[in-house]
Amino acid sequence: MYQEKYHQIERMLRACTGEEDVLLTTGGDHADLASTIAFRLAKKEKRPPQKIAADIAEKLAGNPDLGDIQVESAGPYVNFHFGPTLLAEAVREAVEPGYGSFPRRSSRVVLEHTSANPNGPLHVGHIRNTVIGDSLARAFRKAGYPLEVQYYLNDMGRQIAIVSWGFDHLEIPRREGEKEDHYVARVYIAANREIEKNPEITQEIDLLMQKVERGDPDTVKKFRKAVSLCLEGIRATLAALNVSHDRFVWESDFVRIGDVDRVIERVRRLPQAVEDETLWVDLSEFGFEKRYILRRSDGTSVYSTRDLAYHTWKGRNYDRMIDVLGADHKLIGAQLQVTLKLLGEKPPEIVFFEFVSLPEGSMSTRAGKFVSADELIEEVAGKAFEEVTTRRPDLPEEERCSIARSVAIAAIRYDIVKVSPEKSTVFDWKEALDFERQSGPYIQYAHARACSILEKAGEFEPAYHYETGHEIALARHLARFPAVIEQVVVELRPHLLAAYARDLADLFNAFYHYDPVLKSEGEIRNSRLTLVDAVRNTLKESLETLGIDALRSM
RNA sequence: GGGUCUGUGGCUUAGCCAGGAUAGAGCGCCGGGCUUCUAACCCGGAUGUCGGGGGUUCGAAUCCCUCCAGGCCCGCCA
Repeated sequence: MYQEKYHQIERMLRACTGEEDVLLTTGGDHADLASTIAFRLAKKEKRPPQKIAADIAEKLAGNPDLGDIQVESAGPYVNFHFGPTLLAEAVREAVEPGYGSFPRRSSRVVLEHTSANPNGPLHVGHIRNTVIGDSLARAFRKAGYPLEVQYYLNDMGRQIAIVSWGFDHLEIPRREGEKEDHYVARVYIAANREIEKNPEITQEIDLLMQKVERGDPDTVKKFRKAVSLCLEGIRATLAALNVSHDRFVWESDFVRIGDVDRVIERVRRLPQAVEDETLWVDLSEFGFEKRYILRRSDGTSVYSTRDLAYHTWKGRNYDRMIDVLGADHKLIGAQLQVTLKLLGEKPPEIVFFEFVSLPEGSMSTRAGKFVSADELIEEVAGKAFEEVTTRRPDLPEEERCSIARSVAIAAIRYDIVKVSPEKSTVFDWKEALDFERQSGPYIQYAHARACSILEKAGEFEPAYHYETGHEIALARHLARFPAVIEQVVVELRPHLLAAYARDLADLFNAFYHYDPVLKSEGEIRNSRLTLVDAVRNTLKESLETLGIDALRSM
């Protein structure tokens, strides 16, 4: 309804003003939609914008196509208000299961996220990638796109060689109950310490990398074993965060099937290619001073080479490629995009996010300086369990535990997704453990509250009559939900949905405190119950799109 | 040094790309509200040179220039 009306008003304003861009935006507190076109016309027509706005409003008001939309000028602004019929329509739409979902679209999208090196557990920096990526993935599915989510598994990098070397040369037994990825990290950290002590080990590592590149069966097997072990742990963490990937793409496969050789051959034929002892691409004409090296002097490929092969493959199999990458990949990502274009291949769209650091400095798997995602989940779930136990001692322990788990994931995911990706952040335990107002649990609570009212109400006859300020504000906000989903996938900014859901919970809480539902009667009661149901459904759809469980009770 | 992102009340943050209606929130602080649909809640109050300076514009947190501060990148690592 909202988007339809937006476009309708846009067309009417175009016809009325003759302008292409009619500056139509959400009107905030003032209106459902508002235009500032009068300012622009004031310059052209040399008339005060107030007069122009008044003229436009008057002209449009006479148009029967406007239907239930009231138009008025407020100073230089042209404001549009949805009338009762449209608000009723918005609520009617919002109670439908799957509200905000779009019809199936044809373009196939591949989204890559997380793709952390399998040399240790995911830490609080990695999961910023995970949460942004998974929220985007869910928004894309909701927006109707056929989507495949991939994890690109760096299974032949230096880090993995170090892990493999560690397993072969250091006697480090796995501890009782130790998670696979944490065990691998211990081996990796220990191996790095050995290398620091004996720098000549580096040559052994180089040899391992050459062997794996040639496809030496024994070395390949050892690498795979180490990677698979670590991946088991990583997947468990992802699952705990409500995240799943459709496909794990092994980097070494591109070497094995010859794609890396093929892409090297194509790069060599580029006018920008330079071959000395290495092969590199000169991208200085595009503003990159840095050499884009694709083959080492010992003949082995580098990460960038395999990445080029990977994206060539993706580009040919999907209509759109989206990568979620840390800001440290900005340079290499831009070089990848340019080189793919030179090769006549499709470049990926890249969503960058800035770094998460610890109060004491940046994180490092190698130095063992990180807060793992598992540790974070455990701590937050523990706090949530205490909280649930205080509030709901009536519930059996098993249920309290399951609620605590959901609440913990909500707190963690929401905390991450609510912040714009371009902001670098410092991990803060106090904030992570906060379940108050700008948090995931706060939104879950509003949902549970709506469920509780509906449960107590039992059967009712839907009605759509709204009069109070709280009712109207809620209905207006509900109407915007599909437009928010659309905006998230167009701008690739999932935090917009986080803000939307929080605003909806805010409005619902205010409504809850002022407008009694169960104690009202007749049509008012039915209308309010219908509104509560619409809020419940829209909160549920919002939360699920954010990968957060919509709890019915908490 | 070059590139890039960020700088908004004590702290965290929205708004910035597509300039317009009194710069929204949360935490913390002060005060009020549970015999009333779950108080993980609600209401009121104090707190802001939107990093500094210049410019463009009828109008700048938003665009441009410049300076300052911080993160990240500038490997034959990934």
